[in-house]
Formats: sequence, structure tokens, C-alpha cells
Amino acid sequence: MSEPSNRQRRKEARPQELLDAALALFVEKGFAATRSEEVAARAGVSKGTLYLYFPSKEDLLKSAIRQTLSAEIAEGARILDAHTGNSSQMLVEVLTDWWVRIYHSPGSGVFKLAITEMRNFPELAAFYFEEVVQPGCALIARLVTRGMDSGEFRRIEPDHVVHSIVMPLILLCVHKHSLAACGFAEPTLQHPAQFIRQHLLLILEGLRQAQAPATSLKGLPK
Amino acid sequence: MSEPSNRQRRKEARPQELLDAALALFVEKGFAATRSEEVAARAGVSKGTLYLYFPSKEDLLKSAIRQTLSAEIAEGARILDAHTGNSSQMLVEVLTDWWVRIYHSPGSGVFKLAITEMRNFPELAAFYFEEVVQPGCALIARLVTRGMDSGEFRRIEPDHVVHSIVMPLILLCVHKHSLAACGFAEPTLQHPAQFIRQHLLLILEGLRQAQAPATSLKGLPK
Amino acid sequence: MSEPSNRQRRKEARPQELLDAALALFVEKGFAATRSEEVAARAGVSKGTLYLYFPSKEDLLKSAIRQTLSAEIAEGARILDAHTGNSSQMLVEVLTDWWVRIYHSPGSGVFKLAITEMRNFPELAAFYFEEVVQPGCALIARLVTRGMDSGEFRRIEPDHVVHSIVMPLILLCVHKHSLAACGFAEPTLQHPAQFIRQHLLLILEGLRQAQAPATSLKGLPK
Amino acid sequence: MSEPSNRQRRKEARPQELLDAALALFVEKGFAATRSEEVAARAGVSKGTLYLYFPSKEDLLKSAIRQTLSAEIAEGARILDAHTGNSSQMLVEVLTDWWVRIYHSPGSGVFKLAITEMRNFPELAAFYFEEVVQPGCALIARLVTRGMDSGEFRRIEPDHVVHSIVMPLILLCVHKHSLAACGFAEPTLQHPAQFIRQHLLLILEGLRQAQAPATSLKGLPK
DNA sequence: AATGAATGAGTCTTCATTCAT
DNA sequence: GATGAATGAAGACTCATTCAT
Repeated sequence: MSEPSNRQRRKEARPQELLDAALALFVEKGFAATRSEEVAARAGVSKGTLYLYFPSKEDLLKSAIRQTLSAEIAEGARILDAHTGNSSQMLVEVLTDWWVRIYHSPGSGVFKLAITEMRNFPELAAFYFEEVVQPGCALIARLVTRGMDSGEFRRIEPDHVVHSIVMPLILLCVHKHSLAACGFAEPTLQHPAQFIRQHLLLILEGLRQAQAPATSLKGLPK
Repeated sequence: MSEPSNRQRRKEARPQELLDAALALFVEKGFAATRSEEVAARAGVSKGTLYLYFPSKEDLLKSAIRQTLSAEIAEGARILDAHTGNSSQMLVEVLTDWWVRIYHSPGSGVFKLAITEMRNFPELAAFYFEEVVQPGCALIARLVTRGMDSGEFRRIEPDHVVHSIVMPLILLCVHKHSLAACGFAEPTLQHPAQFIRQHLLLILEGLRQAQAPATSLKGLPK
Repeated sequence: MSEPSNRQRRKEARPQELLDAALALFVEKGFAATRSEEVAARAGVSKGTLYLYFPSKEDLLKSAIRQTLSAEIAEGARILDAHTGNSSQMLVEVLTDWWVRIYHSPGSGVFKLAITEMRNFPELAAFYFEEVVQPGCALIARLVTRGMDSGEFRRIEPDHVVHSIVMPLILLCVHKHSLAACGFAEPTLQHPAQFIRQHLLLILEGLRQAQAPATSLKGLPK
Repeated sequence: MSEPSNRQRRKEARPQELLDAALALFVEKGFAATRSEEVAARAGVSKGTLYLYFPSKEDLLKSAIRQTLSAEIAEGARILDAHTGNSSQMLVEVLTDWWVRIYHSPGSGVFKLAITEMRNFPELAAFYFEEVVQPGCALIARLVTRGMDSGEFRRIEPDHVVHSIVMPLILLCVHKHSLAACGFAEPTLQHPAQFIRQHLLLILEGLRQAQAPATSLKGLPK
């Protein structure tokens, strides 16, 4: 019943504050180019304190990546599996909503970070592949397959389709932390929700049965 | 008729050898994590020699990026503009061939490198945007617009389409130097030519006029 | 009343310890030939610590020079201006005492150092000229002029006299850190106080009014 | 009788050209801060050529110092010993002429260089002491003693007098290559001949027998 | 003889990590 | 727990010297 003291609360929040700071800086500048003192400063503590919570800079990287994004992927799986609309709608509506959330979360940076640091830290590659890429792809593959099973989509190799769907979504996140962050935002990518939607609509059109009347999504006025 | 001496020949080849070595290592490990001595060693020379040809490590990075890829983009523009087939064919055939060449060239690494280092070196962002992104997008936009003008494609916002087309192509190159290089090759992405083709066919299907019979590409057996 | 901890005390003393070490080594070996690690070692710290207090070796040089000597010059001005004896006495007695103090202080090395490094660091030239040379010369010029005004000295161009007076004093300091430090001490210069005195007596004799009886300094037994 | 070819002439002149270049640069920047390639460039040859004539940079320094100045000192001794005027005249006239020649010769830089590098190269100290300092002082000591023997000068310790005479002359040369070279020329020292003369006149006055009428130098207008 | 490409030891400087306070 | 002074290994870059041409 006793309130945790302010200090107590700070203490418990520290690890997360440090991870947030680390993630932001690693995404921005890269692991090697980020000084651990910068991470501490951004989290509002001193250099020494960082080492009370994490044994090394490398450990900080791994924790930051591990902790972020996996949850978002899992959440996506839950939503999609819970959903019971037609597949076209799910493909466009649900996927857009889900990814817009990811886009605006700190997790969006993990794609860039993982790509960048993977080759220097092989454990990262394994983790990223197993915890992010595979579940993510499986998630979308399920969605696509369901649509084929229901007759909404043509029967083509689902794995190819999955990548046509997901790769722009990922690169959009990467773009946010590279070109866009440098002020070179492509106009098309400045409104992520719209871009994602249009992209998925185009894919949807490519997937649809030739004869099937486009009745599943009514009025997609932009 | 006099042969250039071996030493002479090496001297002229040195800058390119160093740039090649630098590009490969920077793409693999990142700029900050690559030691300049490693670059020299990979080019078969000593540390000091590197500095005979490039004034600093940073300069080496910029030169390596500048020199690669721009030519490939320009080449793509030439091919596409010279081509006079129907747009569907160009979208699938010509784009696939062009990108497969890029995928297998050292330039493929530049996408990853640019993404990674851009925020640390703003000049890189400007260069990459102006010399790679804009020409590349313009190239594809021309192709798409042409197809709309000829009645082959539906009239939708071309910029969105461009990104749906190109983003997987770019991420495929990035993938080559990240997950794939770590041994986590997604099966679908192991045969780039096939993946690109299937991706473009899916987009093509999404672009095509509803009533138009799919006769433009005869026999697309996989 | 609480004692500053040993660590605390060291921290405050560090900059001066480093400056002392730097001055000694730069005077001995020259700026370029002194390794920054040597400076640190002489101050009893490690390489890295040096850079906690000074941003660069060059900065260390400038600080070392700036900090030393100016105070001695100012002190000289104070003494002389406060003094109210006859000019002959001041010329010989006060000047000797003042310069003997300089000779035995670490500041004596600054003459050599400034001469040596000035051309590589133009700011040093400006500083040395304005803070050392000009005040020093002005000081002695005042003394000489006073003697002329009082009728003790002949009226001749004071600026020439100033240099005849001061140049041996300066070169004596330089000598301490060059030939003498190499073991080639000229016998005459081994007793700086005596040499200075004899030099100033000779100058005094050259300055004195022909008819003036040499009563101002009684008994100059050496 | 055959003219040496141009190439021949160059070849024979090379060592001296290199020594001149080396001396100028070492005096200006110091030994450690001068790159041997700079020396070669100033002499109009390539780096490699330097090493055809001198085995090392250090050797170049020693040769440059050894070769310069000793001759000037010897020449001074010859002139003075050959001269048969009264000592006052010699002190002022001959010494001024001699030193003005030194001041304007490249040898003037050797004083600064020797002072600067002596402690890093002990052989230099020995050489400089034996070949420059001692002969130079002996020369002036002879002059002074002669004047005492002839009754023109007071009998005081000649060694002190020697240094009062010579130290400003030396420092004047040092000044030429330090403050003056940096654009901070003291007005008094801008006309070396005048300064030297005035300095020597002042010393002369200090040396002269009290009762002796100043007839030895007639009309010393300025 | 002359050149200048190449070398690698040497130096400045940074920064992850430790530890006394 | 928190701090930040101290460390020293590591890395960018320089330059005296060599040697193939």
C-alpha cells in the first residue's frame, strides 16, 4: 500500500530508460559510432550508472533489440488471428492499422538497426530472423493463404506474395530513420498510412480472382 | 607499344582496388567498425599506401559510394528509354534483367551502406537522394506513366505504384548484405531473378485494366 | 573543516601539474619532439588523463606559456614602480633581484620555448610580444627614463639602452636551458646573480653623466 | 678547360643546395617539425635524392649546422687580429661590420637552431660550444684585453664584459628568426647596424677609463 | 643519378570500462 | 546506488626511409 518513492520509481524505470536511449542512438548513428556516455546522458544518468544495469555496450544493443518489436509482431498475430472478416478487408484494413502502429513506435528503428549490425553480431541475425522475420512472414502468409482458401485470391505461390506485401512496409520504416530523418522525405512516403493502404490495395488487385467482382471492399475512395 | 611496368599498372589500378575493398568492408561491417588498415590489407597494400590515394577514411567512404551505383542507374534509364515494347513486357522483363544485374554487382551494397551511414554524413544523404533515389524513381515512373497513357494500366497515382514496385527490389539488395550474408536466407529470396519476376507480375496484375485480356505477356510459366 | 579527499585534491591540482610537466618537457625537447604520453607520465598520470584536462597537445603548449611568466613580469613592474631609490640603485639592485627570481623560476624556460615555437604557432608570437616583451621593455624603459629625468643618466635614446640592458638577461635564461643544461656552462654564466650585477654595473657606467661623481652606489665590492 | 655540363654543375651544387634548404627550414620550424620531403622540395629535388647525399635527416641537421657559421667566426678572428687600430674603434667599428655580415648571412639562423636542438642532440652542443661559442668569446676577449693593456679600458673582469658585449648580438640574430619573422619587429631592432653600433657605444662608454678624454672615437654622430 | 610509390613504426587522440568516493 | 576521474587498448593518420624503375 506504500507508494514507491520517487527514487524507487526512477530506479525501476532506469533499465527501460536506458534501453530507449540506446535504441534511439544506435538507430540514429549506428552501434560503433555511438559513445556509451551519450546513451547515459540521453537517459539522464552518468556513465557509471549505465554499467550498473548493463554489463557492456554490446549487451545494451542486444537487449534493446530483443525487447523491442517482438511484442509488436506478437500483437499483430493476435489481432489477425482474432479477426474474422473477409481476407481482402483484413489485408488492407487490418494490416494498415497494424503497420502504422509499428511505424510510429520506437520499434520501427529496429529494422534499420538489425540490418546494420547483424553482420557484426551474429546472434542478432538469428534472433531477428526467428523472432521478427519468421513470425512476421508467417502471419502474412496465413492471411494470404486464408484468402486463397476462401476463393478471394488467386492461387499463386504465397511466399512470393508475402514478400511483395511486406518488403515495402519494412523499407518504409527504414526510410523513416534514414532519408526521411535527413530531410529528404519522398512526398509519397510522407503519409505512411496512405502509402501503406495504396500499396496494399494494389497488391490486393493483383491477387484477386480475375472474374471475381470487386465487391469485397466497398468504396475505397483513396 | 611499350608495356606499362608492373608497378605502373598497379599504381593506376590502386584507387579502384582500394575503393572496391572499402566498399565491401563498409557494407559488411559499417563505416565506423571498419579499420582503415583492414581496407588496405584487403586491397593488398599497407596502411600508408591507402593514404597516398585518399586523404581520409571518410573521403574513402564518400568516393566509394559516389563511384558505384550511379552508373547502374543511368544504364537502366538508357535501356528503358531505348526500349519500345509494350509497357507490361517492359515492366516485367526489362526491369527484372536490369535489377538482377544491379543485384549481382557490388553496387547492390550501396543501398545498405547509404541507409546506414546517411545520418552520420549528411552529404551522403543528398548525394544518394539526388543521384540514386530520384533518377531511379523517375525511371520507373516513366515506365508506369507510359503504360497508363497506352491504356495498358489503370490510371492510379503513379508515385505510389513506383514505390510498390521498387521497394522490394531495394530491400532485396539490402537483404543480400544482411540476413542472407549471415546465412539466414529466406528461401523465396534465394533466387532473386525469380522473386523479382513474380513480384513484378503481381504488381502488373494489380495495374492492369480490369477488362483487358492478359495477352500481352504470353506464357509466364513461373 | 572537512578535509578534501585525496582524489579531490589531486583533481584540483592536476591542471597545474600537467602544465608544469608540459612546460618542462617542451622547454627541454621542443613541442614537436615531446610525446604527449611523456607529459602525462611526468605528471604522474596516464595518457588519457591528460586529455581530460586539455583538449590537445597544442592547447597544452599555449596554456603552459600563457600561464607562466606574465605574472613575473607584472610582479617586476609592481616592484619597480613601488620603489623610490635613485635610478642607479634600482637599475642594479632591483633589476638584479627581480631577474634572479625569474632565472630560477620555471618561467625562465618560456623565453626559449617562445623563441622556438613562435613561428609554428603565430598566436604565441602575438601573446609573447604583448604580454612579455612589451611590458618587460616598458618597465625598463621607465626606469631608464626616470634616471635621465633625474639627471643621473645621460640623455640617449632609451630604446637602445633598454635592449642593451635586457637582452643579456633574456639570453641568460635561454642559456640555462640550452648550453648550460647540456653541461657546457660558461664559467661566467654559472653565477647568474653575479653576472647580472656586473652586466648592469657596466651598463650603468656607460649611462652615467661624465661629470657625475659615482657616489650613488657606495662600495660595489665585486 | 671543358665547361662542366649543366647537369654536372647541378650535381656538384646539390649538397649545398640541400644544406641551405635544410638550414632555412630547420631554423624556421624546428628539426622535428620539418618534413624531409619539404627540404627536398625546397632544394628542387625529390625525396629520394635527398637520401643520395645525406644518410638521414639527423645527419642533414648536423651538416647544416657544422657547415655554417664556423667560417664566419674564423673570418672574424682573422679580421680582428689583422686590425691595428685603437681598441675603441675596433670594438665599435669592426665588431659592428663583422656582426652585420653575420646577421645578414644564413648563419644567423644557426644561433636559434643550436639553442633549440642542442638538448636533443648532444653532439651539437659540443660542436656549437667548441666551434662557435668559445672562439667567438675568445675573439672578443682578446679585443677587450688589448684595450685594457693599452690603457683605453678600465681593468675589470673581461669575461663579464665579453658577455655583455656579445649576448645582445646573438639575441639579435635569434630575434630575426623569431619575433621579427612573425611580424613583431621591435622598432629598435629593425635597423640592426644602428642598434649594434649604439649598443657597442654604450658598452664602450662603460669600459672607458674615467679620466680618459673620449678622444679615441672622433665624432660618432648617431 | 633521380624519382616517387610503398612501407610500417610511431604519435595523437578517443572511448569502453573500472573503481574510489 | 550514483558519480565521474582515471585508465590503457585501439585506431586514424604521418613521415623517415627504402627500393624498383
